[in-house]
Amino acid sequence: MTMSISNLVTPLQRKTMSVEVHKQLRTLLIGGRMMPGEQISLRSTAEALGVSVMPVREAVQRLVAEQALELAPNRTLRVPTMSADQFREITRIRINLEGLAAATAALRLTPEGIEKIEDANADFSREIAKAKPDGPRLIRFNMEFHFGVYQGAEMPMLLRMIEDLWSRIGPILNYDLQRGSRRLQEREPVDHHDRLLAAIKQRDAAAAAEALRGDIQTAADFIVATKLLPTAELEAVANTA
Amino acid sequence: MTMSISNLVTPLQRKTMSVEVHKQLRTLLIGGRMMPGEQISLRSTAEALGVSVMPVREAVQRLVAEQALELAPNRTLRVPTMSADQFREITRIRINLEGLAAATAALRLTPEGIEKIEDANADFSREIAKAKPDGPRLIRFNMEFHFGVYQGAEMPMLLRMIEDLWSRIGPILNYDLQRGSRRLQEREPVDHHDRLLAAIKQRDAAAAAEALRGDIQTAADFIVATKLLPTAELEAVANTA
DNA sequence: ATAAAATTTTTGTGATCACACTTTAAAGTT
DNA sequence: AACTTTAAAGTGTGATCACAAAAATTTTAT
Repeated sequence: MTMSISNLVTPLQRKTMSVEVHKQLRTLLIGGRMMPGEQISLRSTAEALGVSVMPVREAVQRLVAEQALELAPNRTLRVPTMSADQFREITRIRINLEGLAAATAALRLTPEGIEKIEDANADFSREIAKAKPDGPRLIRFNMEFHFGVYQGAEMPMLLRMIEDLWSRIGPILNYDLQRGSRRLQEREPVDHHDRLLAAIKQRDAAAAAEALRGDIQTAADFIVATKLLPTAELEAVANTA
Repeated sequence: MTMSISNLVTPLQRKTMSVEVHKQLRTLLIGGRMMPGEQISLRSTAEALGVSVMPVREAVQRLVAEQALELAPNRTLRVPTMSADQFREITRIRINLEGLAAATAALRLTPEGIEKIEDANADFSREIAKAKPDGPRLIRFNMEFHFGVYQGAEMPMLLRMIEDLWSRIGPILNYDLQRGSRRLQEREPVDHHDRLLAAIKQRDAAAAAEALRGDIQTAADFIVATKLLPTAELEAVANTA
């Protein structure tokens, strides 16, 4: 790691209302606080945030570009619904991208970084062991664990792409969680996390990617099995209505 | 492949000025018609396109989200410059994502799709064999070949992500090309294309991904070797100026 | 002639209005 | 009561203006 001025200063980003609005909406989406298919309005959110519609317009435009929001043909703005096919596709992409991040992180993570990940995993493990785990807390700990790993890869562009993917699947995952998913009572996710952690400590890139693949795939299989996702055909018909 | 209404109708997307502006600017970027570091102005481009600043603002906001444009701290809008480190990172991402697309396409491509790819490759091969190949034509044929493959994967989200990546590296690749790159006189890219094509015909997903990896990696190595990319340190200093 | 200071121009950002279109609510009709 | 028709409210989109900050230009001073 070369030392330079770029490592010492924060890049002092411009602060505008629109980026602030964007961050807030994005947090809501990643945290799954908005339901798939839910409509939102420029004026309503502008009023709720105490700003004019302009910043909201730009923030929304950006979220549409990130595919975290959707602009229907009838010009209504909504949280995207996702067909089972689309969910499967996004899962394959996640396995590749997050697998790359995990593999790279296994080689680059510092002891401090590893420690942070272990803490997050401990929190997650403790919460999931409870008789009635708290959904939002579980989501937060799981996110801290995963992104702790991904940050360790030191690939900022990749990190951003993964964040975009998470903002798209956030609503789905939360929808499952709010229904009191049985999966919370299983040890499966913890096993995958432990395996990933072990691979990282051994600096085994391939094993790290494989462990992560297992984590993502089994979680995705569970979601698909719930059959809550609309099929592509139903979605197509809904769009014509 | 199941037959349904979604395969028969085009989703009739809304047509607004802003998406039109977005498409035009994006084409310029992917085609490498804008130089890295080049500044653009909302009002100038609005006047050039004969519209108000509003559609340009939304289009630009979207391009910024796709990281095809950059909003500097001093609030100037420009085509992003890319350090060698950033270029290497984006290359690793491309190998994973485009490799996934190629592997999937090898299993799903129809005979018609394969024929289109062969045509594009023939055009590309013919042009590169000339004494003085035409840069823009070469870029177009290469693009038609690659995206012909990627479309064959039938993964629309993945396709979009790859397009975003290309709009980011477009300016760099063209910059190299405009300097009359020696690489054009080598048979190397054609070899990789032929190998990829052969793998697809044999329905060998792994071989397809590997051939594509070779194509991307050798091209990237050449770019990095030209040392035209600013280092991360220089970039950091430039940002403070 | 050179440098410093003041001025003008240009930049992105936010707010407000007008417009076309869709959806919802109300009124009218059978 | 059930359906059709009409009116109202709400939607994103585009244009225009005002403003602060940065950049470029001109002016002034040394």
